[in-house]
Amino acid sequence: MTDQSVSERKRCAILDAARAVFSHKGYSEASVDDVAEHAGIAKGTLYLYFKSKERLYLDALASDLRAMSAEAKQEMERAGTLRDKLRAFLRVRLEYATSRESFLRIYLAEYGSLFVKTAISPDLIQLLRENMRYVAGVIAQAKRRGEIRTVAPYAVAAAFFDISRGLLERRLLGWKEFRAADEIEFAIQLLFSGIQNAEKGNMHAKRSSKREAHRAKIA
Amino acid sequence: MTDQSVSERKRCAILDAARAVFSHKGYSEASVDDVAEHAGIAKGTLYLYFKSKERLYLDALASDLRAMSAEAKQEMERAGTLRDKLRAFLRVRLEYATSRESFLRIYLAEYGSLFVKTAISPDLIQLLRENMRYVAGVIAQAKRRGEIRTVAPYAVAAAFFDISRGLLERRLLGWKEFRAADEIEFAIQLLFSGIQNAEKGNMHAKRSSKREAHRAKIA
DNA sequence: TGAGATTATGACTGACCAGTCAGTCAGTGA
DNA sequence: TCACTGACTGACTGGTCAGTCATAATCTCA
Repeated sequence: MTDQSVSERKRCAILDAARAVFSHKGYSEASVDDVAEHAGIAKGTLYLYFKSKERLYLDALASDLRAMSAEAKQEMERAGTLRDKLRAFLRVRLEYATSRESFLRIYLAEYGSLFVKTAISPDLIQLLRENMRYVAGVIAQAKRRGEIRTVAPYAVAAAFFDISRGLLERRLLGWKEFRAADEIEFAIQLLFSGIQNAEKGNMHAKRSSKREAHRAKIA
Repeated sequence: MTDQSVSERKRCAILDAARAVFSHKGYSEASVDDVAEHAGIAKGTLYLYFKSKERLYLDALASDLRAMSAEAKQEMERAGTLRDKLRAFLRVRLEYATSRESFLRIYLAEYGSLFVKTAISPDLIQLLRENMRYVAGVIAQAKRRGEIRTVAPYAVAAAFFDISRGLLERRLLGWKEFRAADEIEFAIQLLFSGIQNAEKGNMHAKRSSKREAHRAKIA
């Protein structure tokens, strides 16, 4: 094995340690000493591989995030229908919740901190936007094929991302017994069919709905 | 005005300053000196009103969160149909995104940090669970009335929360021009009717969907 | 084997910050 | 005018931690 791969391997080991520590304490509460100790090296050594704590953090996050996005995209391209594509997306992400739990915890926390930080990794936002655009594109295609009714692809993609993230969160919080396959099927079913009772119309509700919709408009 | 209300007013002023500062820097990056300076008082004075930085933070978060939850619940009770109740829920929350933006930023960040912290405010989790339970109850009622098709109320409530949070996030990030009323209507429409093209069935996709569903089951 | 190169170490420094407390001062009542 | 009160102040302390660097250990190859 070449020097390159030895040092690359060590780098990855440090990144793994970083993910483990950051996912337990969060960025601010975790110290570089913690990470070094967890990796079984001295702090000075860590600084041979990463120029700062922030860089270490961002690399730990970005490498897995890129891998997950790429895998989800690949699996979606392999699938035929929109249903299957979206199912594949959810499946890949939920698999990561098992195989790379630490990474996902950091990812979810970082997502939240988007709202209270001015300087967040531009890469991260960029990647999120790209993912969103890709899914929106997939939805737009399905719409053109007549597979789904006419809806705004970008808005649907956004809602789908929201639900997807919710699944990950509930999986990680363990709020209840979590059967991944069932959750995926339910989410897909909900997204495609909604909750409305198709047999019994809700005509009697038309009036008050209009009123509430108007209130929403004023807001 | 009584002494009580003077000191209560000052307390509120400090909480406002705390929300402003925490929403810009996050909990860890913000210092108590920042908050005191923003409130126009000395640090020592702040400690007359709050026993610690953490207490200040949690109070700043909890008071608004309780108010928002209560208002949403009240508006939902006022509404008649499930559609109107859910609309009201989204409307109240989006109004908060305008009137109490700082609070919402902190709330979203805190939500994210659930995944990397062991010790989070038990109050917060409790409140989130209660909200979820309430909405799930509302959905269960609608199901009993035959207003919606048979579906798992808790899972629907979870998905609805996810979408609701997504709306808030997109509103705060300003990723695009955001017309609250339109976004609300779209979300409701999506939740009730889904995206499936009711006219053209998707029978041709049945086979491969089964296969992907199976793959998801294995995961 | 040994000299030079590479990798690793951990004590140290300077900056930061939560929380304290001795002292200040505005207001009040006599 | 003066004594008293308690809200308020901000310098200070003890502790933490990111990042550095002089030194040591290990490796490589002639």
